[in-house]
Amino acid sequence: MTKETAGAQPGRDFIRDIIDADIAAGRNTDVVTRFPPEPNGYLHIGHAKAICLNFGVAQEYGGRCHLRFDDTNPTKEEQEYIDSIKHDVRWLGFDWGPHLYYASDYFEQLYDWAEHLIRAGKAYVDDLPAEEMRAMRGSLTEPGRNSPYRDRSLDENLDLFRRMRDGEFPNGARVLRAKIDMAAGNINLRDPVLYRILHAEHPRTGKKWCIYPTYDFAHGQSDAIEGVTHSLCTLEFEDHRPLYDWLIENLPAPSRPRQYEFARLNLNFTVLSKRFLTELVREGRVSGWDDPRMPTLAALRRRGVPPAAIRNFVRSVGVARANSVVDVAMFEHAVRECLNKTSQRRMAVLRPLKLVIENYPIGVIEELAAVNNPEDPASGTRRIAFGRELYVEAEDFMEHPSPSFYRLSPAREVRLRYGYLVTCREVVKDAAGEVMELICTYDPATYGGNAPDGRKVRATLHWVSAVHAVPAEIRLYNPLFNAPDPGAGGDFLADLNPRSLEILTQSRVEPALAAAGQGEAVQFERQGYFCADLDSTPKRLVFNRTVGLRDSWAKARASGG
RNA sequence: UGGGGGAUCGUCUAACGGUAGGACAGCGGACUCUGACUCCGCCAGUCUAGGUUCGAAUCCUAGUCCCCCAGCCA
Repeated sequence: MTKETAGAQPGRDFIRDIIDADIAAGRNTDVVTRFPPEPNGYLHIGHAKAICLNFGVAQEYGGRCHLRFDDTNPTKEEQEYIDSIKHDVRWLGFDWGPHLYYASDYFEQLYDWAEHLIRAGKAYVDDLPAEEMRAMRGSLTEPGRNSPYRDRSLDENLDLFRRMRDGEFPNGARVLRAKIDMAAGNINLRDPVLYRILHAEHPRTGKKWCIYPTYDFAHGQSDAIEGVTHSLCTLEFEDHRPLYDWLIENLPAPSRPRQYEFARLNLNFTVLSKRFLTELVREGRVSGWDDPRMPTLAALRRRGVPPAAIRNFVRSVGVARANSVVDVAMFEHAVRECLNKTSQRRMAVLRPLKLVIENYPIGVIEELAAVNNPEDPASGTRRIAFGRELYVEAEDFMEHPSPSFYRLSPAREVRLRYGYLVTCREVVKDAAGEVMELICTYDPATYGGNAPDGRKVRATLHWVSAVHAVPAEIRLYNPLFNAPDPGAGGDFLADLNPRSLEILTQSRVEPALAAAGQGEAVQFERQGYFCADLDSTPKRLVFNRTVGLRDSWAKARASGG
């Protein structure tokens, strides 16, 4: 495990306080948690919070955390999602060991418990069509009314429920409902549906079932079966807790789990709702679930975000019960912090401008030593080729520099990193007045970048040798949305940032980068952190910008400095 | 005149009746062969009004504002 985010001490939050108290009071001897995704989409950074919390807590208390798929709705769930979720949880750095479960593992037991409730007079089969059931549920301010089917005999209920299972009825014809209280202030207690008829093939149980338990009937019971002690979920399930408890208390549950709710993670300039993410994918607004602009774990991985950065970020955000929106800057900070320590430095010129050193001998190539990672001396140095013709970053030159611009400009001397001090002598332009090339001279006495007379230059530029550099495509990502709360205006697609992806095709990179492994993070000096994309091949290099370096110059420039 | 939650610097989060602290962001400076990193400094907060108390973010009372719930979704 990498070093923790500064200032973010591992886990002190109300959840851990509760567990401490439970242990101190002897209510629990061990801690069992679970991460219970529904396999109907890809995991995203918000899930990372739940994953880190559940697995983290289990780890800290020497307990265990189960991965359990909440696969109770076959009309929405797919094997593809099951596979991706397992992959992503593992990638994030967590291990469920042998504890991989599915709510569908418990369908038979759940069915038996449903009959148990019927026999106890606490559940009944209702023939009301969905619309009528809704109408009779009442409203937020008015109580509901009892269904005319509420007082069927036990035998009739049992018979009907069995025939539901046997497939005698079409979808929606009947449901099994808990008999609780149609006048309850908490709408979840107004005879909630426990089972519905769904003639659909399930990714795991195939065609065995045509009735499926609802979330409420499956979740808490699955927890009890698995011996989960602390069932952690998000705030919107708070209202379900009385039902969760009611079911456990009215069933011969093998253990007594407790549900606790925490606030889900929200990020500004980001959407995390499954519906919105699915829509982005289905409508082709992004290239897929792993489009590097997406907040999914698959996308972050492709973009080059290390799992440790996500873990540190989640830790730094904390766990509380108040709704909140975290600034994405905090996430980017965690990414930079992690990458700064671990990534090798390379030179890459995103928008090349040719620089010719007129007094440098033609045909001569020098090998210069470049530090791989100043944060990690053990990473050593590499050799880079220097010659008469180079490329520098176009934005590192200004013909008429503003006062705060201290990079290259006519007659000004700067350092080429690890190379020499060069002075711009002439600006070559095309007919349209575009700067095409810079003619410079170098000071041979400044080999390696140091002047023997001790004179200083303000700027150090990155560069590549024109004959050695290899072409690459570079993809620059900007926020997918340009509104802090996408969709607040009614249509989240209207808030899409048209410049969320910028593709640079003329870039030239240091030859060593041709060997960069996919997903391996590198820092392009003075630019940011990058990694080879999935699309990258030895013949056609493609790099993603994971995140840019902090850039006080860009900031000053933007504010008119 | 339903039920359930929540309000602490711009943002996220600590405090468990005893100096309101940290992180991010912002601003300023030092350092620098990355306008990066690092370091230093500054800015900035207890929703309101009462009450209890030697002492209140914390306890009490009354308000205000925000979030969630009327799927046979999870």
